[in-house]
Amino acid sequence: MSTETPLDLKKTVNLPKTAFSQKANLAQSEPARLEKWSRLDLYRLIRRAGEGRPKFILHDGPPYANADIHFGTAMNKILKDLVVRSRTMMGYDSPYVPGYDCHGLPIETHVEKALEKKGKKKSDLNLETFRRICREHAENALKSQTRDFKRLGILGEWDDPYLTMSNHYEAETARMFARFVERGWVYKGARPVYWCIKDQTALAEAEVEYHQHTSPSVYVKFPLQSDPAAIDPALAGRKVFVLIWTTTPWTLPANLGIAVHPDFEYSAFEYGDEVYIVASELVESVAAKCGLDAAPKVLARFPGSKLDRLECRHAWLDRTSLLMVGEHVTLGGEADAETELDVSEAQKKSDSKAGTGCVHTAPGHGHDDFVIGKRYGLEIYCPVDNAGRFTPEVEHFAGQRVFDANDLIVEFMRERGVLLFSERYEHRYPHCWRCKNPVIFRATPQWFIAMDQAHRDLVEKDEDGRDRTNFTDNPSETGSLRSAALEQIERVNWIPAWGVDRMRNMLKGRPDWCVSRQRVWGVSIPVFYCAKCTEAVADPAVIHHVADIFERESGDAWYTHSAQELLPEGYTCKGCGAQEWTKESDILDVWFDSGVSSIAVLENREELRWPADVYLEGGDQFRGWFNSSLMVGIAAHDRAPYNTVITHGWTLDAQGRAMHKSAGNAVEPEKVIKQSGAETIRLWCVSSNYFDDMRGSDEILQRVTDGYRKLRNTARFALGNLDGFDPARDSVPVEEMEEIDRWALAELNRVTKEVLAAYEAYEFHNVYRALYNFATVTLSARYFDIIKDRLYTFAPRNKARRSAQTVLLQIGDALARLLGPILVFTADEIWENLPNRTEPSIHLALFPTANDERHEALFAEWDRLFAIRDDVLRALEEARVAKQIGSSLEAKLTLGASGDALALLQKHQKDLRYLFIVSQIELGEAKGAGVSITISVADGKKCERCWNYSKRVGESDVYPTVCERCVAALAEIEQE
RNA sequence: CGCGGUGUAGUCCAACGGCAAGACGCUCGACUGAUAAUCGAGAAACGCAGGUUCAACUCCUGCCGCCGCGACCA
Repeated sequence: MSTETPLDLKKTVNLPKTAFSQKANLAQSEPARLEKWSRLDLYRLIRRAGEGRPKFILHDGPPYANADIHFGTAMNKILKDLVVRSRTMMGYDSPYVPGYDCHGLPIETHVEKALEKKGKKKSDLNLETFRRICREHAENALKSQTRDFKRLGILGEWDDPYLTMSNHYEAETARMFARFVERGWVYKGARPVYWCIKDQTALAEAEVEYHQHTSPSVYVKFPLQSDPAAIDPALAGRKVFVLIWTTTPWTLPANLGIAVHPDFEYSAFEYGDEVYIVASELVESVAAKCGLDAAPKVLARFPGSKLDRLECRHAWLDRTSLLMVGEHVTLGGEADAETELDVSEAQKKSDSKAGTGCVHTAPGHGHDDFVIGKRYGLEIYCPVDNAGRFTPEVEHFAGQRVFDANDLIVEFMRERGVLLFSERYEHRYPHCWRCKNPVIFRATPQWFIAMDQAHRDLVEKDEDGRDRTNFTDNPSETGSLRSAALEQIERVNWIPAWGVDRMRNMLKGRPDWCVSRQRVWGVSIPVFYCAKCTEAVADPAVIHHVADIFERESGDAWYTHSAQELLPEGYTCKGCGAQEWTKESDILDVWFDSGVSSIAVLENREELRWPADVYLEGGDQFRGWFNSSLMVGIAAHDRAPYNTVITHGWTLDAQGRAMHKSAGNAVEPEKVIKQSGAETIRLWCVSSNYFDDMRGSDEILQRVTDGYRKLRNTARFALGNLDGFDPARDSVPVEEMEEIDRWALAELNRVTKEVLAAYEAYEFHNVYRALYNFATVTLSARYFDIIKDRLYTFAPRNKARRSAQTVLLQIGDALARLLGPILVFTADEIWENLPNRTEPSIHLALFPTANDERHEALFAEWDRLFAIRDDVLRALEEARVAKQIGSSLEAKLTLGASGDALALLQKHQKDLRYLFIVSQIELGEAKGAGVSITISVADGKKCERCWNYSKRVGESDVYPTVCERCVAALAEIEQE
């Protein structure tokens, strides 16, 4: 049917049209979409859709329920969300139960500070009340975090997360402690902690502040008891002394050993009729300091390892001091924890080297001392009481306060002739944050989980903080926690692969796990002491009885009930038959809490299962949660609780520095969300490789926003050109498509394959790179640009146009699905604007499938064509610079080629004008290897409708301003 | 100081031992039918020093920088 009146030309051009706006307006649209998902109950719908599918369990490491989330927390949760969502779209049933770590010191500290602001003190409250306030604080914090996580688009069981402070969890924590007891891995021993002698309390590192402090610095002689000839024949028969240095003379009565570095070289040098051993590097500085010979005569040189397990006598006590080798020894000075700071300071002061390379070791008074002492089976000896006074057994100094004793000991040593030199030494020293007095390191009774052996006695006898346990240094001992852990980690898939090395290294070197804390806000150690004979009862049956009470009343029961009420009725002491009991006052390390999660959560929820497929946390968790979870998994089931462990890096600022609120370089998630939406943070997470540290700043996020816009516009172009396309009616079979459309589909297949593989390997940055590259290069710069003419100017129902649309639909569909886990909001929006959607949300859909066709010939041909196109574009640019043309449609292209190139161009001759986006092509044979390109001004006039140039513009009477192609198109349109 | 990681244009990052890719940004330009878009052209990089090799961004050693862990922080 032909109409009399000509059509309005502009209206016959099929310009893109879609409800998918160019401007995302994410800050507003995201909350609206979250609201919609909430109404749909999307998480529940996904669970229902996943019924019967194979399960994939990512187990959430609980963030600490204290402050608001920061950028790193956001990244951690988003990465987990990416795993869960991608596995869901791969066809797994992948439920996500988030958790919160609710106990611990930071909350106690926070609550204490809040109380102080109100003029109250912790001691004004009873412990139940204090715990109640802690609980409330955790509840508030986790509510606020939950709100933030949901806002980030994290999908999960937010209505019912797991809390380490829930009744059930606290009960399970107690039960797991019983499990460790059952396996014979729990014992009570001693361990040095920071101790304030004024407040008579243990202090956390967080409660310690460093101030300048003046201590006596002393060099002391320890006579060698072993035969010096064993070190070097030159020393045979000599009076040999090992020289130590310390700034805490009061710890000398507790000296049980001397540590040297196995690889350092030590020297024995002569002074009078005596011989002194110090590190070779320090011989001169020690000699100078102590006023010995300026050029001491060295009798022997030997590695520290030569001294291993030789014995000295204590400087004045009738006791052995064992020589040990340890990597912690430095040439800067003593390595007591109290003086660790001195070491770095002393090393900087090159003019005044302190120390001898032989480290005075008192296992009851220093961290490194404790560790090495344990390794060598030394007693954790601490003859100092709560008030900081020497116990009666300390000869000469019993009852003295340790700081007063310093000078007395120095004088005493001087009189005895064992002191070589002393001076006043100013250094940074830990002080109590409350009373501002200097603190000491002091061994106190603690509960441990043994790494290396099963203890015959459930609870090791312990008097006055002494550890009587044998410590074996044999990790291969079967049945030990350490050996089982070392074996299990080899079966775990670590991503990146170096994780296993790090874990192995950590496990090999770690001391027994100290699980007791002298704190309030946590799960009590469910142990009772007989009031008569002080027998400790750590009985699994009793603990289970207590756990059942926790299950009903929460762990608060430990504080609200008496020991008798918590024990089974009529429980009597096996030792003395008494029935009066006291309760242990320590709580469990919060790492024990969170380590229990795989048991408390995975085994207790219908939809989950043990072990987990994946744990995904930052690298700080090797010593933390990965470790504690492993310990618990082995205690419970002799197996790691995870099959795969993925580690992510740290969030840094643009300069690669750690983000700190105080440094002012922290990027706040809330602010970013407000400005450019959660989608920006999500996209940032995949914009670089999370296995390494990730950098974030306003500028970097701006780049990410630009990337987002590019993706959005690409999707928008596809959607806009699908206006009026009915897939059922208009789709064109692949065989009947234009060749470039088939090429685009092959490219889509290729990128789909790549993206699916990247998701499979958790390499989300490769997902992003592949999709981004596809969107910008393959689609935006090439395919879309080329098919515009066909889409816009051909009759709407023209088969060639429908061919392109068929491809665009597949592209839009695949983009939405493949971006689904990342751009959760935008992908859903794309999905809504596609004509073929089946599910109500993209998040109920699955990933597209890729076929195995290689399309090698097709790719080879089009790669060649696009290479020629690059040359053509360069030539067109030159013509543009020469003011010959503006738009490329103003050009006529003359191509000359020979051989294969000519054949290729001839084969696609019909398509070349579209491929190069010019109005006319002249193709001829030319000599030479490459393709010769000549640009000239196109012939004829510009067609008003399609903007191509043609000599035939004006041929039509009805449409005098239009070219022959448009005349045909208009005829087609008129027929419709 | 130990253990582990990491270092490529201004930025984010890629490359079986074989011409150092892509993107953002920048400079210049085109278009005004993806338009607070789109398209094109251009300038711009392997932390340092050795070693292995015909050949090293890649492998090895050392140094330097940065990050994490080494805490009753979590």
